[in-house]
Amino acid sequence: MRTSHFPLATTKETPADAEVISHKLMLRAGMIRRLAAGLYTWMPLGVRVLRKVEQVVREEMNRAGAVEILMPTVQPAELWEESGRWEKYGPELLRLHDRHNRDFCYAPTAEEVVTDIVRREVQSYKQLPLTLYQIQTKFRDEIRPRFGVMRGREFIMKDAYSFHLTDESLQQTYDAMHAAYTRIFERLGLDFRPVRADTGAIGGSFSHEFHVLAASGEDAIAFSTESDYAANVELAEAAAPSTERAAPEQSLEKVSTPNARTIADLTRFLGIEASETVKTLIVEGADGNPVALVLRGDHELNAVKAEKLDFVATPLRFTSAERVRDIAGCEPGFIGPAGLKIPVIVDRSAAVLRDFICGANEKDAHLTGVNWERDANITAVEDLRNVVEGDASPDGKGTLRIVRGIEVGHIFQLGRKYSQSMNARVLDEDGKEQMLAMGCYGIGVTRVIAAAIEQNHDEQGIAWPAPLAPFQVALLPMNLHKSGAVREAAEKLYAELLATGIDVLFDDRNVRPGVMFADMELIGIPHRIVVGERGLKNSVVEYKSRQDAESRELPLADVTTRLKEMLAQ
RNA sequence: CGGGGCAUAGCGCAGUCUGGUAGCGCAUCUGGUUUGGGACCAGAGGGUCGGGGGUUCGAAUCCCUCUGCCCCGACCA
Repeated sequence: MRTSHFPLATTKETPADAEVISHKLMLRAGMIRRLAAGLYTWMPLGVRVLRKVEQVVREEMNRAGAVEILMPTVQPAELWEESGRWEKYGPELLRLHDRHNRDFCYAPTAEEVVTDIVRREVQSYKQLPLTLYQIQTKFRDEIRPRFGVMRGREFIMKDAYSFHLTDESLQQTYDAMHAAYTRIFERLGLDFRPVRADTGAIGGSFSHEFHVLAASGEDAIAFSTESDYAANVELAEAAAPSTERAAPEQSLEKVSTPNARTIADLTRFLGIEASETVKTLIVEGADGNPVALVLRGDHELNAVKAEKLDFVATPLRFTSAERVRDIAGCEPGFIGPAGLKIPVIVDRSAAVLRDFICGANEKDAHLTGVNWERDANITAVEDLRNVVEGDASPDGKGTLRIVRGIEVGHIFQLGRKYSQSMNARVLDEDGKEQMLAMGCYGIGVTRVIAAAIEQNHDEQGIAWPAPLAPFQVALLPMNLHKSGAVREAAEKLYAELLATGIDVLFDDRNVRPGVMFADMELIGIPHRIVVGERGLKNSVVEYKSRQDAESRELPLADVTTRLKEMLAQ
């Protein structure tokens, strides 16, 4: 490719609305342009990277035995009503209607359509197991799209769906997909980690997420220092405290704490640690009556865990301030478990405290020397909190560390959730009808690209891992438009590289060398060849890797073979 | 959904408080000089100042309204 035929669209300045480095660099490199919130046009350079990712994904899916299909992005409401998700999915599902006023949606995922296909096409266990996948545009009307294509509303996803007669078969394919995902992210040169995860809106029983590690990640993941335990903080179990609750030493006392509404206020006012206090959160209960959730002052509520409790309404909702006043008899900020007439669910870590401090259910007052059973009832003890750095690992080996991650892949065992609601059955060996077991497996293709940039950039711009680079080699002639010798050598080399099947970008623009260097570094091409009169006198060109600071000389005659060797590595 | 902010040339911004008919940098175009790290000189084009309404002799600027976008929050007890 010649730059004269390939609009580079690089910029020196960064648009003001870009927050994270990948978004800034994708805009500056001219990979994407924003059309509206969460909607991006992929420019020529960006499309090349997309195709590279798709290629790796496709190869590994095929290798794992999955078969490619392509399903529509617009799907009829009837199928979604059948699965029950037309009601359940909520405002993230973009709903449309056609000229006959029939309801449709723009696909956020394709379980319904693929299940419909399989229930029509597959009648016998002999046709199983079967894994179908596609690489297709999806739309999710996110509450808050941000960070460019990291959380866009429209994005490209590889979604695969497997169908099985038995759970054992499902487990086998699940393991094969886990391995395939590992290969994919390894091939793409990413620093990643598979973690246990919550199943969320897709549903099902068992799942792993694949996270690219990056400080800008929106998810927190916890992993053990000693074992291979790793889980999304949403799911990670806070291990039960190793100590029992000790007998009370102090007596209950009320202290005046004017305007100390938050834990931070309280610790400052009384000169104590947050871990000596508890906070009491009043939420809507499953039966419509409020429920109190009690956590240690230094811990955070985990909404996903709370929603799983039978007591608590889903989704989690905090009780209104007026209702809190009715229940506790005071302003929010001074609530405590002592004397509450509603169910009190206590986090494990809060349940082993003695002589702790909490709100007095009275404005501007807290209680000290509070003890469970003696001063406050416990309805149930549960795991309610987010794990924190240094917690014991739930598998008993080592302690937890917490890092940020970008979720680029997610695999689920769906079990029979969709086959049941959509009545997808096959005949087994005995001629009996069996519900299909299902798995589903997604990779955010567009998000992978942003995540790769988060991990691979420097002052100059993007430094692509080789398999993702839009071009493998940049060919930069010095003074192309003045020097006949340079033109002749560069053109010859360009033709040679092309003939060898090397993806080369030949910068034939009439611009100063500095512009070429800056552009090629910004867009992150891994290998650079500079052809100049200076070197040609000695029949050499200059070679520089995007990773290295220094360049070196290569004999002109060897360039193609040397590059071929380097690319093969 | 709640809170805050922004909207002026393709992009980044100033001008708004204190009303007088729009400017800077980058980019673009022309000519010339340059050519191994984002060149220089001279010139040029490009704006219904987000839309609508109002106040005023006069509105980018003041008032009302609508729209779009960005950020923060949705753990506060």
